[in-house]
Amino acid sequence: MKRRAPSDKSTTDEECDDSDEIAQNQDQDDNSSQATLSESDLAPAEGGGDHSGSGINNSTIKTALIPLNSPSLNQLATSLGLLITHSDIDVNDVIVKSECLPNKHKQQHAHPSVCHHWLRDSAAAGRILPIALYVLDDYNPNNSEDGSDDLPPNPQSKNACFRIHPLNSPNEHLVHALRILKQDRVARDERWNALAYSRAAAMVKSFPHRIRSKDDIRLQLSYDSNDTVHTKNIGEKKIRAKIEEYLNYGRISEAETIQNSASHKLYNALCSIQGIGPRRAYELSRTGASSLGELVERGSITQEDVTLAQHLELGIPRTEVSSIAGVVMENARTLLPHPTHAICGGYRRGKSESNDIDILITHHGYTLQQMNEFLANLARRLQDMGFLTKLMRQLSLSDGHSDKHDYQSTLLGVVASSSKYGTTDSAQVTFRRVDIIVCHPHSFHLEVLAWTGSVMYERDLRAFVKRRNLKLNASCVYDEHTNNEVDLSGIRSERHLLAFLHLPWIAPENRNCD
DNA sequence: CGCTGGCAAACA
DNA sequence: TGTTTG
DNA sequence: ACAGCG
Repeated sequence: MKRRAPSDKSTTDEECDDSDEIAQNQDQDDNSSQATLSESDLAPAEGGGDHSGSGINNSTIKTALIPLNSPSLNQLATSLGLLITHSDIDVNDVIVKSECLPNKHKQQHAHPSVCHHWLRDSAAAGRILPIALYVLDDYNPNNSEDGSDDLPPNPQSKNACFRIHPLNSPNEHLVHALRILKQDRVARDERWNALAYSRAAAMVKSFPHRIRSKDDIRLQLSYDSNDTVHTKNIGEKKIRAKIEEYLNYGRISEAETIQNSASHKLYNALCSIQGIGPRRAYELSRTGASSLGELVERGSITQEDVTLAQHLELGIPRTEVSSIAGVVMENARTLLPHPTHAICGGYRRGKSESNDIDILITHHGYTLQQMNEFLANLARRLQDMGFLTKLMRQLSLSDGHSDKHDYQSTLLGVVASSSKYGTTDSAQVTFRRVDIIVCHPHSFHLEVLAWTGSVMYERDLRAFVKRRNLKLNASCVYDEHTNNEVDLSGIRSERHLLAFLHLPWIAPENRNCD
């Protein structure tokens, strides 16, 4: 999820393999098939049981999986005072499917297994909890029973979250020109004009065919009662005039002028530096300086910042995104057994090159404090091994006194990516932006939705749910007036969540609105 | 014509 | 508080 | 020098 992309060259399409998008329990240890749970394993999640203070370690949970048909499942349940009936387990809700497991464990897990946290939490609650809550890897966007509730997309909607925005538009030049104009309005601090150009660009991007004439636009238009043409987000006066200029002359002169101006180039370069946004970039770009180097000499910016920016501007190939995520998860698993994770951001939207790497991690049965501690330990571990070279900002740890589910902690950092860590490029080290987010399992699908983007998709998503008096952030949905949190524990997938919010299912690869 | 336009949280 | 960030 | 809606 990247906000700022002044020279946003759209990347070429590539087959989107989502097999590694959601991964769970990928490296089972050899004990995992034995359903042997100690007393402490089954202590309620809250309070940390008898391993209080020691934080998270490997012995906290020895066994993650219990085969569904094993006698030990019922034995365990009975010993906990629980009686599992047939209706308690929906086969479709089963936790680990055999294809998710590494080969060496295929045999042992030939039949579906359940996550023992389900039993433990049920014991704590004194009743069998819905097992769907413990299923996180249970969705496949393209073939899901959850799809039965899908609403159809609406190409004419003014909201981007109702439309299809593929990675590559047949009108890429026009979209690019509109984005130049948007950039310019941002630079001039004309916020609402800039927003209008963003929306117009997104609208054009949702057109499935190349626009050659006004009639081509007509095909996408909504018709009012008089059957007069009107495309949402493209007003009758200003922006339409620009598009008509483009149709007539193949360019928008204002955009050309802006793009060729030296100050705009400097402005863009400044914007790509961490900590410099539109405001400072605008101020610095009109101090008379003509290059970044000059500004470094004056001491306005540091060479270090400029060099880092040059690294971060380079796109990250998909293979490198997944191998960097692999390094992070490999280390995560030494601190937290069997985490569930998803790689979000541009990677999930199918971009062949990402700006950064967004990794979302969740886990059943861990408290807020434990997950915060896990993230802090992970940061330290990655720093110690020299992989994580910089923290962009302090770990934002949610406060430990809230008993709500709306916790989320984020780590924004920079890693040194090299061949050692699976980079395609040899010897050379490249710095890459990485975001690691830990969240509560109840809000996992919501977090996936929020961290997948694009920015415009999120914006319109929130605008839409607001009309139904709901507020939505990355970790919870709540009523705007009563502030009551909406219970998301029954949400099985991102797709299910969108249906729940009365929104159409738009595949991640079609959320490339900006 | 007048109002809205996504949003929270961390820096400086 | 305004700016920057995801 | 934006656009939609009430």
